[in-house]
Amino acid sequence: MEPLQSNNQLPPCIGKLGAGDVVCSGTNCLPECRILGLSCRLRKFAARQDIFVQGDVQNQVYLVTAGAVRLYKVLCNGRRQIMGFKGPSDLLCFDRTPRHGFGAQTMTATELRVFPIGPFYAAAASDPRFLLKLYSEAAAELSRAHELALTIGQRGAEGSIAAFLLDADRRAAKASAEYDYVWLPMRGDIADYLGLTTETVSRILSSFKKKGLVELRGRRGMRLLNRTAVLNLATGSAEDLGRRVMQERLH
Amino acid sequence: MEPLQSNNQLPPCIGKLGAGDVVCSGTNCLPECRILGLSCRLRKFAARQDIFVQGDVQNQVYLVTAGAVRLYKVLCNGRRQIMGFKGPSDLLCFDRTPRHGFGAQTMTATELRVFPIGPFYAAAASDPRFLLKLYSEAAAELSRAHELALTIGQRGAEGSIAAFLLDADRRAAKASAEYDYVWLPMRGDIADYLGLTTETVSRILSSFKKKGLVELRGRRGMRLLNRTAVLNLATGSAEDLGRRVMQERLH
DNA sequence: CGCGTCATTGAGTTCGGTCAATCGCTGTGG
DNA sequence: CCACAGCGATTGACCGAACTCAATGACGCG
Repeated sequence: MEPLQSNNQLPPCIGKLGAGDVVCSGTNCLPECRILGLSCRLRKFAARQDIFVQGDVQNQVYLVTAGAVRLYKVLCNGRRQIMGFKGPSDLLCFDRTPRHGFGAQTMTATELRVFPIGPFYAAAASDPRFLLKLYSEAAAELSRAHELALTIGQRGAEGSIAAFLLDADRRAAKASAEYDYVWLPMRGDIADYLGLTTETVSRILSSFKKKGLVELRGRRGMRLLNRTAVLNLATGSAEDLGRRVMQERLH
Repeated sequence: MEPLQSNNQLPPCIGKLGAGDVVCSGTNCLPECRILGLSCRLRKFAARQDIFVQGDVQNQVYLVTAGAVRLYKVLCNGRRQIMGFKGPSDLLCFDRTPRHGFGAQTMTATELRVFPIGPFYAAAASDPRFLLKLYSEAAAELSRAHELALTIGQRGAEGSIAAFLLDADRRAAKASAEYDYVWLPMRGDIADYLGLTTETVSRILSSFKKKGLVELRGRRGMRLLNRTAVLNLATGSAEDLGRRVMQERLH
């Protein structure tokens, strides 16, 4: 979920998706390029643009190659739930429904590869390895959604934000082994992701800073100073603590 | 998600999953049966048994053929988030990870068909139609998880329960066109599904009854009396209201 | 440098949680 | 068949965490 640090350095458009099969890689892809034997179009978006909205006919599949995207649902009363943040090498659409079940907006300047949905799934159906990879990605996404439900439903505000910061840190670490500050979304986006308000997010982030758990740089920068303390506040991350403790609890 | 009404009537073990490919159907399957050219074992569980727990090595795939199952995660502090309720024709495991990310327990007497995971995915890899079906199921599960996150994060307690009742009713209607009362899980399970407490669930259900929105029969029975009023309380269901209103809101 | 947007901080309110007591199914055993 | 035991559901009183409303502060862009 690395945003475009500046507009002139774009990560290569290879991804988790079928690394061996990628025909097109590097930063110089033409608008028309081929991935997995499929032609796709390159689309560039400025920040805060709709890529698609909830209810739109679903006729394309998107691969993020640069930038940052938020997926969200909204309710009639105006409340918004962000389902996740997507970055380079993330695929946007797993739904096999005629219409999008959520919307997607760019958070920063973003580049996408766009596949027509028909050929995309036709290709998947004809290549078990690709389809299995796709399936695994969907399963991973499902796992993240479950983790989100756990966070929103069962952790308090502090715990939610602690878990969120740990996740953001983990992602950043995975993206590049050496990193100093972790990029965070706007407070309001964090809030809508965790089912809180901007004020609560801001307050708790401030309290974490005061306690020396994190360092905040500018509006978007964050660095974990005391990972174990943050981990404790999260009352168990799915990956680190969860497993061990489960065994005791469940008879 | 129809539970075993009584122990002697079992729904047939055909399912959403590759209806045309099911070799074994009906209630008289032997412990060793074949579905999709795969041999599977029949396993029967009493109520309140662990099928598997979070952290267990994942070496089997389960198809529910009768009964009701809850999937859940727990936190170190003991809080539990139920990810979903499963019934006949539901598949339990989409994860492609070495270990289970959540636990599964029976809620009532339950029958499962158990597939060893290796052959299951080997078969999937060799049959694009089956794999695509599997992928669609995973995508549907993802969609449900997103809806859950929306509910927990953005709807109030009343809205959550309203949305839950509508969903339960919809499921029941899908299972059998003529139904009188909808089966509900224990209050505690509803609570842990919606990120609430048993007390809150109980209170709100009582208030719905008082307002004439629902009729409650015994501990498990529910019937919607005023669907539109309940729909309003849910401030928009993803399927019914969502789409239309989205279009206005998003510029 | 100045403005707009986002973030922070404070004060007061509310919704849902906690604690505790009672009620009433449901199923079991006499 | 009825009585009883035990667990789950209900209801009430109180509390506290997070929300709302409001004002101030500070990035960061033009």
